[in-house]
Formats: sequence, structure tokens, C-alpha cells
Amino acid sequence: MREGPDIARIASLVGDPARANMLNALMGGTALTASELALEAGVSLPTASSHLGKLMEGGLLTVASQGRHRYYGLAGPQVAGMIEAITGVAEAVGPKRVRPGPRDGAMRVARVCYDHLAGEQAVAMLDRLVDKNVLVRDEQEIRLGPSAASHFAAIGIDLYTRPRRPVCRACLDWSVRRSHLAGTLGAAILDKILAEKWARRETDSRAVIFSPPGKQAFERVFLA
Amino acid sequence: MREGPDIARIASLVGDPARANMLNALMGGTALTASELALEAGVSLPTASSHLGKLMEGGLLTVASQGRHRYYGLAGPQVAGMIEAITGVAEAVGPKRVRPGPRDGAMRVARVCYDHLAGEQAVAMLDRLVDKNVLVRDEQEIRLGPSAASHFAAIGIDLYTRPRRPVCRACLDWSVRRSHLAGTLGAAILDKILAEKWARRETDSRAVIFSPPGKQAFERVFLA
DNA sequence: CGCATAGTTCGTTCCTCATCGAAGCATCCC
DNA sequence: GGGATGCTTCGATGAGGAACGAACTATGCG
Repeated sequence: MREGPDIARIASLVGDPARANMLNALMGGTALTASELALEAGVSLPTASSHLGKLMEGGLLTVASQGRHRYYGLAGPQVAGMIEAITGVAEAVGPKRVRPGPRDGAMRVARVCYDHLAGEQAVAMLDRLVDKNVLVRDEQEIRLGPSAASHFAAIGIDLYTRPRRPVCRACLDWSVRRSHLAGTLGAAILDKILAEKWARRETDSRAVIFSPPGKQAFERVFLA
Repeated sequence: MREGPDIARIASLVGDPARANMLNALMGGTALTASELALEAGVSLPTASSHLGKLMEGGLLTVASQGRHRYYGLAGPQVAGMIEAITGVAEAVGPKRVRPGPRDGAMRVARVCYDHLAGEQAVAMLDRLVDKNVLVRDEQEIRLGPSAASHFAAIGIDLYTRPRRPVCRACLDWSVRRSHLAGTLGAAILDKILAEKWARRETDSRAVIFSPPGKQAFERVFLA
């Protein structure tokens, strides 16, 4: 009967299938409207609205009103990390997975994690950046190495105009079980990948599909 | 309406207050009997038994029968990690914390995380071991440095008789938000601390209280 | 064997909470 | 203004599941 932080409250918020679907959808990183989330969760609009209210009250979501739309998004990286952790356990524990599905393979290779790239590609990229000493692992934190600024400037990513949030962060990958790069730098790299059209987002999925030339370009820039 | 690993199933298991209390208690690392967990959760024995059945079926717990006792424990480090992640969010999100309570401070300083030490002390220890090059951070994994074997042998910890599980692992600390040492080595160090009576477990809490001489000994051995 | 302790199973009760339709606001467009 | 769209609130319904007492099984102790 001990009392710590109210973990049951948070977990039960994620514990409803409709809400879990919504959170999962939001792991894609883009904020979604209430109607989109209702569709995603497979419930009616009133039901979705009620769920969103609860998630807001629980502090898991933020909302931005734009005109008659309300865009809901995950409250922050910590929430995203928690969901990845739960996903990892569900993955490990669930022998129920009847269909490994084609999409599943793609998810393992590359997917969006909140606002940055995750999956084998992302893990390989971080490995390489550390190898090349562009980034330096120092405890949990990842820091910029001496050549970081010029390295990323050459690619077209400016490290100095990026505010507040830590530039680099490690984020544990549920499929590979190793770290990939998060933080504003991670987000900027994902932006770059999509802006250059090296890859596209699978509609309604977190999977990131590289085109053959896009994959080459990515490898040349980040894995060379 | 997408379908990934069944995160709602797992989260809803943790989402019941009684079960959350049980899991919290098991984060202490020692396996507990059904009656102890019933007490811990504040429910009757039949209710507890039902909950334990669900947690077992969900794969979050393991059980070992010894005579007429059944000892329940967390299914593994991944489950423990998930619970720490949820705790972190609950902590961050819950402004509801009316009583920071005296025990809370102790928990921040040092506590048990499944089978190893967590909290400020643990984070400081890992920092120091990496500084001294006894351990080497290499990606998410932590590896043994060249002097590790002799270093730990001198303290009385034999690294070679320890099987299967990785010797070192990083585990994210919810209070400090940095890594501390997990894995068999982390477990061995906690064993050492308790065996040498440098610290005692607060009854019915995860807090680890160092005695003044014990703290000195710990600092001499691990922080010097 | 008989009694005590540890756990599980069963059946019932009860309450929470997810769900949706209908109605109410808010915003945009014409 | 009026009509459309996006979203929330209200109220009623219903199902799932948490709770406990009582009865049952298993182990240990004399």
C-alpha cells in the first residue's frame, strides 16, 4: 500500500485500446486532429473527444488550436520514450503475433520515433557518427564532437539556430535494443531526409520507406 | 486502427492500482509471496491471486514454487525498465504530489532498481568507473575496461563466474535522468553493499539507507 | 491422521468507464 | 446572415472487470 508517483493512473491511460491507438498514431511525430485520431482509434468522434480530454488531463498530450482544428501531439520525448518501452515489452511478451506483416519489416528498418528516425538505419547512423568522432558519447548524453558544426553545415544542417531542447539525445530503439539519435539534431536529420525526398512516409504508418537512390544518398552522407 | 504489438494489453495490466502496487513492490528485486503482495496492494488474498494470474498470463511476472509458498518476481529487466519509464512520466506529470515525504529524498539518493542500485549514488558510481576507465561506454552497451577484472577482484567481486545475462548494462534513472549500472555486475555490487552492511533496506520501501561509515566505505571503494 | 497455513477457484455483487446519438458551441466560407 | 464543418458536452446504455466470502486444494507440522 505504498505511495509513489501515480503509475497506475498513467498506465491506465495507455491501457485503453482506443487511447493506445491514438498514442501510437502520435508516435509518428505529426500532430493530428481529433477527427483523424477518432478514425485512427476506430471510435466515434464524441468518444475520441472524451479520450483526448483524459489524455490531456493526464498530461500525456498537448494541443494547439488552429482555427476550428485542434491539433493534438505527444507532450514530449519522455512520453514517447515510455511508449517505446511499453511497446518493447509487448513485443517481447506477445507470442500472439500471428502476422509479422510486410509493414513490420519496414518498421524495423526505418521508422519515425516522435520526431526523429528510428530503426536499424538510425542505429547504424549513430554508430557511424560516433566512429567518425562527429558525435561523442559521454554518459547517456551524446555531445557534439569538434568537427560536428562543419560536418553538419556541409550537409545543410545548421546547429546554431536550434534552441532549447538538447541538440543530441540517445533514445532506445525497441526493435534493435540499442540507441539511436534523438534531440533537435535527430529531428533535423529526419527533416532533411524527407525534404530531400530520400524517403517517404508510408501513409498511416510510422514506417519510413527509402527509395533506392534515396538510400544511396543517405548512405553516402551518413554511413560513408 | 493500426495494429502493432498489443501495448494496451500490457499497459492496462499496469493500469490497475492493485497491480501497480504489486509491481512497484517487486521493483525492490526480491521475489514476494502472494500474501505479501496482497498486503502490499491492500487487497484480499483472492483478489491478489486473481491479479497475479493476470500478470503471469501477460508475461510480466515469473513464479517459483517452494513448498506451499509461491514466490512472484518480475519477468526480467525489460519489464523493470518499462516500469521505471512509466514512473518517470508519472513523476514528471503529476503536480499532484502533495507530500514529498521524507522517504522520497532517500529514494532519490539511493534505491533498489530490480536487482541493482539506482539513484544519485549509483549514477555517480558509474560516472566514476567510466572516468577511471574501469568500464567503457561503447554505444548503449557498457563494456569492461582492461583493468576491470583486477579492479573488481580487489573488491571481492569475481566477474568470471557470472553467467548468461550481460555483465554490464545501462539503465535509465528516473530521478536523475541519467544512466546507472545494471546487469550482473550491477547486481553483484548491490549484493556487496548489502552483504558488507554498508547500507540497509528500508522495510517496505525501495530506499537504500547508507550508514555513515558505510557511506564512507562506499565512497572509498567506488568514488575514490 | 488432524489441524494450521498458503493459494486458488467459484459465484455474486457492484461500480467504473467506454460507447454512441443528439444537441450545443465555435469557426470558416459564401 | 445562413449553412457547412470540426469538436465538445450531455445523457443513457451496457459490458467488462475488480472486489470479497465461501468453499476447495496443497503443503507443512505434530
